[in-house]
Amino acid sequence: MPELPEVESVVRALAPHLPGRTITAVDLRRTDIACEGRFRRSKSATPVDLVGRLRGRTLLTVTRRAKRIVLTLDDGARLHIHLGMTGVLTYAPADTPPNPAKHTHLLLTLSPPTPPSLRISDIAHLTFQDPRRFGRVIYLSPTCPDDDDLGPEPLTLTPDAFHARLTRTKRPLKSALLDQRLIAGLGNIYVDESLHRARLHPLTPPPSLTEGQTKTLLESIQHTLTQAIAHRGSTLRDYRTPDGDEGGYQQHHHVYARDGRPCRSCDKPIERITLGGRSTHFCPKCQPLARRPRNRTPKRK
DNA sequence: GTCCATGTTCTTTA
DNA sequence: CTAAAGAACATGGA
Repeated sequence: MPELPEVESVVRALAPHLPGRTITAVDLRRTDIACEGRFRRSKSATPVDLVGRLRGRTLLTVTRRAKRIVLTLDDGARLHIHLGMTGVLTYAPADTPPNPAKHTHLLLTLSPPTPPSLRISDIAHLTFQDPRRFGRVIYLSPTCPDDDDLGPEPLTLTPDAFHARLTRTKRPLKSALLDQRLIAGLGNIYVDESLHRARLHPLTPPPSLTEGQTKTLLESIQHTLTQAIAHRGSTLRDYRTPDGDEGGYQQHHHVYARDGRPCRSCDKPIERITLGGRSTHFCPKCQPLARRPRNRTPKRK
């Protein structure tokens, strides 16, 4: 479930708790969710020694890059947590039993930064669970540069830069917006919602967009993401905040998973098509596919 | 049994 | 070479 708003919500929930905490125990139950340097798991590479790398380290910051939760450690290493489709990161004090759920692949035990004041109630567990196992825990060593095949953050991207990046691809607009190298953090839900707000058809050829249209689109993306963050993301099925709560933004969707139901703007039924292998929802009336003005010679009169 | 799912990467094809 | 389309990954719910 995790697109940018869900990941941002996780980060905001964890930020008050994690900085300054020391990892006292590491329980890596499935090594295939851990990798080093990049997202991919190479089958031949030696597995990352997450236990050795993490135990004893203190967490400095919790931030977000695209759809990744970024934990920085006191030795300069970073841990990127990507939730995939069904990943959940849960924070729980020790008095609630550590997550007995299936599919818990990593369990970190955290103690307070100052051992002299160690109280049992200060101990907490951070667990990563992910039934489908599309998620990853990526370890970046202190000397490893940030892997960056990732495009710019939508919330800080400028209209000019967005226009330049977007209009040089000929793929359908929706496919372009899902490309994390072009713009990082959008997924299937928020692309559909942003396109509806911008009143643009998912199949629009990006080169046909004017500067005004790309500016409107960027504003729609930023508005949609900001509102979704305010509601702590969308819970369709699996997504939970680190406290176990559901997000609330699914109540505000205009098109996603609303095919057949009336458009909130014009009452026409929302349509669903398949585009780039992904289900795609839009309003045929609010988001007409602007026919590129055909370049035909004026008829002689 | 079938189809579908909030994501990314790899392979194939043009 | 690039770009686009499709498959693969793994699990569970309707």
